[in-house]
This record gives sequence, structure tokens and C-alpha cells, in this order.
Amino acid sequence: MADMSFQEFSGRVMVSVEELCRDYYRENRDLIRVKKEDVAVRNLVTIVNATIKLSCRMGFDAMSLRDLSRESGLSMGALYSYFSSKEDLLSIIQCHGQSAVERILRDNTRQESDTAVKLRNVIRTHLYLSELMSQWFYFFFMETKNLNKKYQKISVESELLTERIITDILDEGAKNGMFIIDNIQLTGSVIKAMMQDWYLKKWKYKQRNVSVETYAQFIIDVTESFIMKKT
Amino acid sequence: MADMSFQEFSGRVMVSVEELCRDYYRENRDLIRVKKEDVAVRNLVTIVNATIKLSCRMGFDAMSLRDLSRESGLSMGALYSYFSSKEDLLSIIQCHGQSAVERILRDNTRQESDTAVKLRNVIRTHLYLSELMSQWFYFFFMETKNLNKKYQKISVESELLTERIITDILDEGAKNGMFIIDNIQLTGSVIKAMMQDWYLKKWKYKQRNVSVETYAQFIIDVTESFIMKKT
DNA sequence: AAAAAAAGAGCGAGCGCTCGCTTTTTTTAT
DNA sequence: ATAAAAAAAGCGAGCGCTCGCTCTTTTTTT
Repeated sequence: MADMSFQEFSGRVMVSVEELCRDYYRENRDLIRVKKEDVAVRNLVTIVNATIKLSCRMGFDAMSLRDLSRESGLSMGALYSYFSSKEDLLSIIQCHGQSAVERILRDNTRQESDTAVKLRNVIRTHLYLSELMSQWFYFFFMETKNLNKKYQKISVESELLTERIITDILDEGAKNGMFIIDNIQLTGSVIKAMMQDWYLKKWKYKQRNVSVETYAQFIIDVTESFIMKKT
Repeated sequence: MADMSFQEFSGRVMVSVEELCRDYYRENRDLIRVKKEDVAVRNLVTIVNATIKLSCRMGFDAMSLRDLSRESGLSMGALYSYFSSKEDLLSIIQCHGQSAVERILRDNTRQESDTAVKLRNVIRTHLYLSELMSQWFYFFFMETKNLNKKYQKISVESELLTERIITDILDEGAKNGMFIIDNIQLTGSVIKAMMQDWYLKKWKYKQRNVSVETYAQFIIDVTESFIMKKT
């Protein structure tokens, strides 16, 4: 349900980081030198959170593994029990992180018959999530360029999927006569651009005391004024 | 004039890079070990262009000075005749680059009495410029975070100035009754966000064969549908 | 229940290497 | 011949990463 509270959302996200780490652990038991799942998952969560935090402050490239060691409280050797290279660590967070985001979005946008309501819900849900995971979203955006080709492709597909979710709704609305849209793909692109600004320019909106609810409503207003029939 | 051709624009931009380097050279004759202005400016242009090119490919941080040496055709020692540190090089490009952009924008958006026309011209001009200097704009956006506090502040002010140019026109239109706008600042923000998407997601629009003219017109349509009186 | 043995997890000095930057040598232009 | 400019060589610091070792926890034996 898209109108759920921030608290509910927040809970899901925290659970999600642990799930993400557990997924990674189970898929890579052979590479990870730590055998006990509980210990491994706990430390992975610490490592991932520390990486996101440092990367948002100084960039993943500029972050040294000694920085990460200090921030996470784990030694160099311990870190390398969980991943095989610095590049590997980046891929893990990008890949598993983005699929976690997709899962959360899917779980939180239920079926809805009215197309206009559906569009509003999707915009709001995306924005709420990007508020709660703003550091993750910022990380995804800024660090994609440092990935190898394979993971870069996955990242691009993730970007296009989000856009697709929007354009599918726009398409439905155009077909059932609820919306009037000349260029659906471009419309989807700019909606995504406006949503993206929320986490790329967080400092600006925070400084101006713009809440995510205000921003979401504004994006919805802009969108609807463009696609709804003028009466 | 905002409706000038791409060729005219292109010329101004190229001249501008040279001007930028000449300005920097004249202001820092004492620090630069190369005495002949012509030689110095020619090499500075090469260095700056190579830096932008490599930074957009791999990020400024990841670019080593040996990479830059290879790309520019100048030796390590020669490079350090032109700037005093890698950080210094970043600051030079950011600072002189952004003020060059501001100058170009000022020179190319002449006075215009009709507020609506003025708004259209500004949007189009910004987009055209960001197309011609897309690598520069991308560089400004991605590398701001690596600047020291002083230059970071300058960079933020540059971002806000661009927004201000738009909100001033929105304000004028709201006052003379041409536009109906509830939240001028947020409106300016999302216009800027949409414009920014053009150079942040260049790969996407190129892949879809969206021209900058098409995109500009679309942004103008979205904006006007939101702020113009519905008739 | 206590002691012994084994397995798991963590540590951090140190390796090879590349980085930003400097100094020395060579080339070019006047 | 002299000075300017560029190339070449080299420096120490800090990087990602490894590995020998220790400490902790669990399992086995008595």
C-alpha cells in the first residue's frame, strides 16, 4: 500500500539490508571464509553500511580499505573474509542493493484499479523510498561509472525498469482516455528526472525545509497538469 | 539571442575554452613556469580538454597524472609547469569553467520584453549550452564533491544562480499575471532538474534519438502547462 | 563437569605496486 | 651560446591485498 507511514517503510528497509546480506552470503558461502551465518550476516551489514556512509562522504574510489576498517571496526584481514576485492565489494552493494530496492517497490505498490491513483501512488512510493534510502540511491547513481561492464549493464537496466513502471501506467491511462499524452517515453523520463532530484539535491531541499510529502505532492501536481484533460 | 544556430554557439564555446585558459594564465603568471603566453595557452587548452575527457570516462579521482600525461602528450614535468597540484587543476577547471559558462549564458540571453518568451529562451539556451558542453557540465556535477570547502561553496552558488535566473522570470510572470504559480522556488527546482537530466542521462536520450531541440520543446511544454492559465 | 583438541574468526605488519610530485637531464628555439 | 621548455628518472607515501599468527568459541574426550 502506497499510503503507508514512514515508520512502516523504515522497518522494511532495515530488514531489507539484512536480507540483502543474507542473500549474498548464501549465494557465496564458498568464497566467504566465515562459516557461521549469524556472524557473517551481522558483519556484512556493518561492512555495507560503513561502505555506503564513507562512499557518500568521500566517494568509493577515495575510500581506502583502511578507512573502511576503521569505520566498521573490522581488521583488514577480517574484511577480506567477506569479499575478494574492493571492486567486488562495490558490485555486491550495487547489484544486491538494486534488486532489493526493486523488491521493496514491488511489495509496496499493490494493485489499484484507478489509473490516476496508481500513478500518484507510484510517484509517492518511489519518493518515500528514495528518502529513506537516500544514501543508497546516491551511491547507486554516483558509483555506477566505476563498475565493470557487466554490472554497469545491470545498473542501466535497473534505471530503465523504474522508468518503465511509470510509462506502463502512463500508457494504460492514455489507452483508457484518462490521460492525454503526446510522448509517453519523454514524459516518463522527466517524471524520473524530477524524482531523482530529491536525492541528488538533498542538501538543497533540506536547507529550504521542503518535506518529502510536499515534494511528492508537487511532482504529482506538475505531472497531472501536463497529462490530465484540461476542463 | 536565444534562437541562434548551433554553429554560432559551438564557436563561442571553443573560443571560450581558450579564453578561460588565457584568463587563468594571466592571473597566475608567477606560478606558471612557461613564459611564452602562446605556448602556455595552447598547452593549457590541451591539458584542460584531456582532463575533462578522462574525468568523464573514469572520474577525476581515478585519473592518474600519468594517464593525463599520455592523453595530453605532455610529460609529468611539463604538466607541473602549468599547475601546482592535482587538486589545483580540478579547482582551475571548476572555477574558471563555471564562470565561463555563466558568461556565455549572460551573453546569449538578451533582453526580451515578453515574460513567456523570455522563459522559453532561457530554457532553450541552457539546454543548447549543456549539449555543447555536456562533458563540462557532467564534470561540474560529478566532481564538485571532491573540491575543497571554498570551491565547493562557489560551485553551489553557481547551481543556485542558474536556478535564480529561472525563478526571477517565474516571479516576473507571476507578478504581471502571465503565470499562475503556487510555489515559485519548487517550480524553478524541477525545471532545473529536468534540464539537468539532459546531460546526466545523455546516453539514454542519444540511444532513443531524442534531439536537444525536441527535448527543449518538451520541457517548455511541461513547464507551460503547469504555470500558464488554463483556457 | 573439566580438560583437551579442533575449528572459526580476527588481527595487523608487510609485500609489491602505483600514486602525486620533484629533481635532473636532454632537447628545442632564439 | 644561452635560456626556455619538455622529457626522463626518481622519491617517499599510501594503496589494495596477503599471510603468519593469536585469540575465541565450539566440539570431543575423559
